Amino acid sequence: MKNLTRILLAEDDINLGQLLHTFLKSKGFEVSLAQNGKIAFEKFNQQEYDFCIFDIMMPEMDGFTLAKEVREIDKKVPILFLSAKSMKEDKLEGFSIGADDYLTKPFAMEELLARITAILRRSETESEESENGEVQVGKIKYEPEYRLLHLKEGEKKLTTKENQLLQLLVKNQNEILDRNATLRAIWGDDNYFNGRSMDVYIAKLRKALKEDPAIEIMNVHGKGFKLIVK
Amino acid sequence: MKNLTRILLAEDDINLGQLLHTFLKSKGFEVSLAQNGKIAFEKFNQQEYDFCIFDIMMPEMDGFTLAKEVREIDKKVPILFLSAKSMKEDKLEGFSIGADDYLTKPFAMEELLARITAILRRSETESEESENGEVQVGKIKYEPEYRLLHLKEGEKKLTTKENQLLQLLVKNQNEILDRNATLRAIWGDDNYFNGRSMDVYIAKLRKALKEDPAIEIMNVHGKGFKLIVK
DNA sequence: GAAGGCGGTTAACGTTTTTTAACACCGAAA
DNA sequence: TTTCGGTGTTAAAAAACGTTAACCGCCTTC
Repeated sequence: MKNLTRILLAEDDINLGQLLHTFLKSKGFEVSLAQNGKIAFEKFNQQEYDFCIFDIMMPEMDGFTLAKEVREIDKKVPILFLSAKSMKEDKLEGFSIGADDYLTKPFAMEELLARITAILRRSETESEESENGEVQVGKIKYEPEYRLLHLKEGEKKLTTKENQLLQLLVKNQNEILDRNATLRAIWGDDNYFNGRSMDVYIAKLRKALKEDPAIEIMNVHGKGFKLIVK
Repeated sequence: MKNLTRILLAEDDINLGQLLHTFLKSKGFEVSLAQNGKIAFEKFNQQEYDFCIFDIMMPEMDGFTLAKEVREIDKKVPILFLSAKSMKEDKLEGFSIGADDYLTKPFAMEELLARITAILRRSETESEESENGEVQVGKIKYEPEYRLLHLKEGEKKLTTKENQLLQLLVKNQNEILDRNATLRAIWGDDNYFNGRSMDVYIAKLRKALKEDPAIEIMNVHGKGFKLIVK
């Protein structure tokens, strides 16, 4: 059992960012610090996180937009917002996006910690917890962590992009994975060429998974792809 | 035998949405969570659901409007409303639309579960079947899940649109499938061109189903289409 | 520092799915 | 009974997707 909680912290203020970073690290969390929303979103798509802390006002991409993008590809990960002023409208917008909590600067470190642990405790007991590390896709064992597919003929190592795409497909099994949202999540931009690139990866994944005929990556014309296991 | 009950949950409050999602999943249901009525309606038209839970107050499209749209194309699927306050008028409106039950926030998880199972038990004995996953249309076996038609000459894979349309026709067997409601459900807009497009698909489905002469897709002038099996 | 491997993108070509056009016909209403 | 919107059907056009291979930049290795 892996007991490390990974936090993605998006904060443009260097001082506060460093402070939070060291504080949370001292409390046993693994923390990634991003200077703005754009970098944070890239980091988010690089690996799994158990918790997100987003400042609202940031250059490049603000916290709300960031949260929206994150929510498009992960409906579960807890998000806590940090705001400079206590704006009621902001608060509402935050929660409608799917924020789990909200803190107004300045705040006490201990209060932040209390809220994080409260939310984590709740979401852990809620979901019985993912048992992340390996997933079963039909007859094939898949370890997203190690980008590894266990096939009959041996292990197959996936590339970064193959892995990101398969992870999203698996996470949304039996549901349509929206084409444009996926492109923004993995490629950062949903233009035509990235779309074609994604199609190439779909083809690669189909080939990699063809060992089990019960697995199908189905296209839903104009919408996206859907991983189904019969 | 697949015994999975699929629930469509439309709830804009992420906290409550997640809570319900995980709770219901832990009780053995498959749950799709939609952030608002519009997304929920799209999901509803993407696949079969056995049960609907709609929050009333939502952005984009409220629960009542959603229920009305759903009822236009599916008169049977159970709908349960969630409401923030106990408004008597709402209650009435809800039931007039065809709600099966009604819960006022806050409510206990167990109560929700009890009501769901009660309604499902009732509607199952009513309709004798469901046994979802495959449907018999005349002599032809149809698997909406996999967009598959089992014909004498082999399997025929339906396209996304063919499948959506056939699903609606089957769901409303021997009833008139309203032209404009269908267009809104599948195409999102009931303009002239989409109407012509739909006519093309009707022609395709007629051709696909002509193997069994007992099956007929009949036009009801100015109203819509009706699938009849003699 | 040339050669090769690797991950990823772009190009090219083929196929499928969907929309639009075109023309014929039908049916309800004036 | 004429008229006009609604429908039936097929074909052509357009858009989306499937797949393979060439290509490109980067890193490693010798």
